[in-house]
Amino acid sequence: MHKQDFSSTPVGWVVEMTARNQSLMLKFDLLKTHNKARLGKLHTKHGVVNTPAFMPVGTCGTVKAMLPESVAAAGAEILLGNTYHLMLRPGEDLVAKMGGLHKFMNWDKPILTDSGGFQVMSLSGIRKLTEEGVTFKSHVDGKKFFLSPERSMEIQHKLDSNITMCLDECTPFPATHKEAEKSMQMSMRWARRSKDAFVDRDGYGLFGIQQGSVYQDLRQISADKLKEIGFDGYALGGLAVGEGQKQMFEVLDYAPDMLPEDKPRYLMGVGRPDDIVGAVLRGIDMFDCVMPTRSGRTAQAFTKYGALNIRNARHREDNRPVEEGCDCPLCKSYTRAYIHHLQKCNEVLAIMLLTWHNVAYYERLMKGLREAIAGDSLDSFVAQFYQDQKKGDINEQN
RNA sequence: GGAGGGGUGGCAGAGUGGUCAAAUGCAACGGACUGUAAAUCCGUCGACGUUAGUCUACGAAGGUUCAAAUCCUUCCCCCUCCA
Repeated sequence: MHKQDFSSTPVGWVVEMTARNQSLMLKFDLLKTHNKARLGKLHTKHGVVNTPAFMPVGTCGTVKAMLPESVAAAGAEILLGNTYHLMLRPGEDLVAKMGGLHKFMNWDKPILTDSGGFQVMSLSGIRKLTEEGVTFKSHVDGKKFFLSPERSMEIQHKLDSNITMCLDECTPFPATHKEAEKSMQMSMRWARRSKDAFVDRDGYGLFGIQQGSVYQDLRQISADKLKEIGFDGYALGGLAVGEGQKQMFEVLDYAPDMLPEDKPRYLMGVGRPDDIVGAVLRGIDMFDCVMPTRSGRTAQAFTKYGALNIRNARHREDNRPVEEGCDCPLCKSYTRAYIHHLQKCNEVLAIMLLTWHNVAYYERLMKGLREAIAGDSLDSFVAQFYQDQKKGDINEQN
């Protein structure tokens, strides 16, 4: 039902690596590789996602401060929703009643939902963890909510999520080898239960999540277990939780290689632009992060020449756009001086425009990476990226 | 003309003898943000000095006191009510 059109890709000699003799329902075409970097296409019921892909985060059924139309216009082909938050409000049954999350929020492209696994870590103060699952004391009204792998699958199914994530425990950092192993092993048991409870549908899929903190042997055990169960895609979890880029890259130097080559690899929660570039070079296909949207609300603008704190006094009389050549509404029509002014006045428009710009920046970066892989120019693209990012300070001096 | 209230750091506003270079909020300046409890959080915010510390400061000028933003005297200015 999702016919591949290889003739439209920039490369005519596409390598088709997708295993066809399987029952899984989410199709991934690995089109090309350059060293470890990969170019691909992920086919879902709601459309195609070109990888490497960045997914804006829309936790509560909205990418904060953006219309779904704008998210699409900024170049996003898929976005995130969140099981925990939508379970609390408005509840998965209501979303289902309203026709599913796509219809409810007016986004007809693919949606990936996180399972609540991140909240197991981020809301550790208001939850209780057992082998059976996790009980949250709602941060909204204190009501108790129980989330098990089975419940998480049920909720994500009712939300009509294209990509369901296994319920896991995002292992906090730092963790001792013993702690990381215990946590990872439970996540693997939960992965088994998630798979058993997941309902297969055409154009929908389930991703497993590798854990193991920064320990190579644990990452291997986790990967082996996930492969044994079998998933439509494989995520790397428990990274970008405080270990720093150097240590994260050390893990990424080996962890993606432990996962099946013909399935998408998703690095959860990452990251800054340079994190993403480094991870693509290490074989990651999918990313999500609150960075562009949250930063849009906290006055940080990402640009080719590095990040700008738009609140800084030096922008007060700067009549240049935030980023020369960017075609987002902020850069097309407004100056740094104006967005600085809006930000200083706490105007919502500052948040809207900066968020849009940041999402557009991220999506442009991903497009650049995809085109560079397709056009055999990834090395020079990446070299230029780092050179431009470093140039930031000089660019700011005029 | 009569009665009363008040002048504190960029602003608002605590403080009424030593623990005050002066609470708190705002503004200003800078930083952080990674599967979103975030339009959030953190730091700095009289001057000089890295620190110890020194100096200048609560309308102005005098005074009382070991010690004054705080008490007294005079002056200047603002506000409210009554005529």
